[in-house]
Amino acid sequence: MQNLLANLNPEQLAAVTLPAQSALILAGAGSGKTRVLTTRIAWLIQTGQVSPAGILAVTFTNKAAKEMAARLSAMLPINTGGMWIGTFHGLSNRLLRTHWRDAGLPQTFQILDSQDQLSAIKRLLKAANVDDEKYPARNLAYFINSAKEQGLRAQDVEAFDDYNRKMAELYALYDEQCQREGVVDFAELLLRTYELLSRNQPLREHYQSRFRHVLVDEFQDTNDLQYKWLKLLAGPRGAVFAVGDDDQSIYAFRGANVGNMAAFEQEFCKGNLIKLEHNYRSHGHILDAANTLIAHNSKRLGKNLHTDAGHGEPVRIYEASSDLQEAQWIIEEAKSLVAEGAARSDIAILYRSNAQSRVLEHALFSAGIPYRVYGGLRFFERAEIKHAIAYLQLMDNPHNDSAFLRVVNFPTRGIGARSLEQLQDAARQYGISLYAAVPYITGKAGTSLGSFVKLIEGMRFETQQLPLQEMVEVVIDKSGLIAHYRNEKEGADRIENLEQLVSAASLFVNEEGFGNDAPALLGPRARAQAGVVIAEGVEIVDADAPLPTVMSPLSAFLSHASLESGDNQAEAGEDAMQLMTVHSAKGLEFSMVFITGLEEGLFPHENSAKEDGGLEEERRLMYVAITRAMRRLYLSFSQTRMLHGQTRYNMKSRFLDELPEHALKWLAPKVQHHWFGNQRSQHASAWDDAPETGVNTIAQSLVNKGSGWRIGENVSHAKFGEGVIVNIEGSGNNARAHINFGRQGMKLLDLSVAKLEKLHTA
DNA sequence: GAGAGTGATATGCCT
DNA sequence: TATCACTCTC
Repeated sequence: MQNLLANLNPEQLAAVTLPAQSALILAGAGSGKTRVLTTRIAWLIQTGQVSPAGILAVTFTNKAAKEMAARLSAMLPINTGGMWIGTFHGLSNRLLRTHWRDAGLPQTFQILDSQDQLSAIKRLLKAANVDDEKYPARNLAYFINSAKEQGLRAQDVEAFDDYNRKMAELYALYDEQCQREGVVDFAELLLRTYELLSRNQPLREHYQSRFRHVLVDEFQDTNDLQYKWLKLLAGPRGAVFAVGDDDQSIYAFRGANVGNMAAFEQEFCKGNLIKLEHNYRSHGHILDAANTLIAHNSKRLGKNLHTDAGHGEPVRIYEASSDLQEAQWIIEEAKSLVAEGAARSDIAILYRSNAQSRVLEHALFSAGIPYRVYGGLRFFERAEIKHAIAYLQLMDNPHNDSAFLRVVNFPTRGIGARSLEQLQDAARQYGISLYAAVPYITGKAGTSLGSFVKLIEGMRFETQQLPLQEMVEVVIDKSGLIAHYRNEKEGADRIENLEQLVSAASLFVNEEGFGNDAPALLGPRARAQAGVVIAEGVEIVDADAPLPTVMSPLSAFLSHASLESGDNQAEAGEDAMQLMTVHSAKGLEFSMVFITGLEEGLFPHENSAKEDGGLEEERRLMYVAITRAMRRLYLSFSQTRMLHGQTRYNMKSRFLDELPEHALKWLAPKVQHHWFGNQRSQHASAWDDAPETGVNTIAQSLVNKGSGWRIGENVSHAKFGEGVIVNIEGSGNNARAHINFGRQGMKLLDLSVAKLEKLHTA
């Protein structure tokens, strides 16, 4: 116990040892949030207030869930394997697997990831003869998911116009299709669980009385449905311990509702709020920058980070002439950091959008500096893996039409569009799955479809008694996938991945405890062993049972494949610089951080202007970026940037103006301004040199037809504020300029009329 | 059924 | 600009 609570600061201690009631913990960046969360669980268990079975701990990512479990087992001599620590989706899956019958699902229901969902929707639109120009699959997917995330079924959606009525209609059709095929999408996992527990009183009361303590991580990222889900599982007596940071809410665009924090405080824990404001990560100047920046947001719960670490180094700001030059500068700077002894992996380069990584990667590659880019395709999203998984899905649940269509003719076996059309007609006519419709097809098409079915049945029969990894082995071979890729030019990597799938299966079996002797299908005896609880005369199989007793290893592995998309391909081992978007940097920390592209339109991103509260979200994003840095922070922006094949002239980000001057250091040498996008090599001049009158003179006489202005020039306008000249058309008295005024937008001004002033940056 | 050609489209991305 | 999904052609 002493051990557990040692070294906690007073606020952390207070949070960890709160009495059993709901509380909101406002945990700033780097304030020891995960530590508080895990220590709280350990403390509750160790003091005997609750048994491990009475804990429900919810996270957003598998990574966070794993880390929590790992830290907990390091603190207490308990097996966290059976504990309810997981993601919203993982825990929902666990409940639905146990109570599949009550939830109205087939026992072998399968999970669609977003890719699968989209293709299911495309298929639906085609089958329903819907104009996919008018109702694009993406929009429908968005419509369905946001409805589900608000807890709304198709019939609950309020449709004010024809468009929305149609969308709701398609939503209903989509749900029917999913039900028919025995598949659920991500949002459905939560909604089904929510509906199951709302409808089923004994079940609800069972879990509510069981989960005395519900702990939630990253609470600011919860959406409406997740909030309701938590409320339902905690019940009237459960204590909800919600940890979050409203200043780090950066996922509103995908449904997260920061408002949940305020709502939670109102509803659950009036006044029971603890702020963790001591930051153990960053030096003072970096924190000052973060605090001052975020103070510009209006809707905050209020929080100010402080540190004992001293001011440290100032935040360095660099102005580049072009994106290429920005990258070059970063490389030079990083090189000298490494020369001074920094590990490359301690250096992160952050950017707002993925498109920016290209220039950086190119420069790093040319310079021969090892780097690692986060994001991109992950293991279970790769086509060859998806194919192998589809075969396995068909063996587990043949009515999964998505899986059927994915592999019925891959590798090719002469089943073309015409055969499939016949098959789809038959399936529609009888209201059955494609797989089940195969016997209705005659002729040549019937023969080839028939042998596909035989292939699946054969594989199922052959692997019935085999452990999972051997099952996978048989499937990738018998399906013809390996042979197919062997004949392909770039098939070697894919074969390697397929082999890795076998290893993944074997790892999964070992980690999740699916022994080789686990029953492939459950008999009544296994169900009985799963732990039977009687509540109000109703028999309840508690989802306590370890997964091996409620699921076949194959079903479990397929869930795992959908819920955990796997790692990105990262070449481990080598000491490499870290490149990633600001979003994916959340939760990470680095000694040295470069935040690049701090320009109006990029960061804050121009699209955010259209969104309600978009600018504040961008600012929180910037706040997240800044607070990643421990010791040294660089901010850079560029006068020109190639984006989508066009040169853009951006103004420096307003966020730079929102930082405290005292914590900043503008880096010399300053670069000269270009004109007409010429890549005129910047030549160094001292930061406080005389203004660039020379440049203007040249520009005037040579290139801008005497208007006195040049492209790329920074100007100021009485009404529109600061801007940058993007283009000049006409000449002399007729000259007009397109000027990008950042937040005021693009204006076309008559140069002989508009009262513009020349402006020299910074 | 593979490859070329076309056109649209381009924040952020976990489950 | 470059990528991707999709259609067209042999």
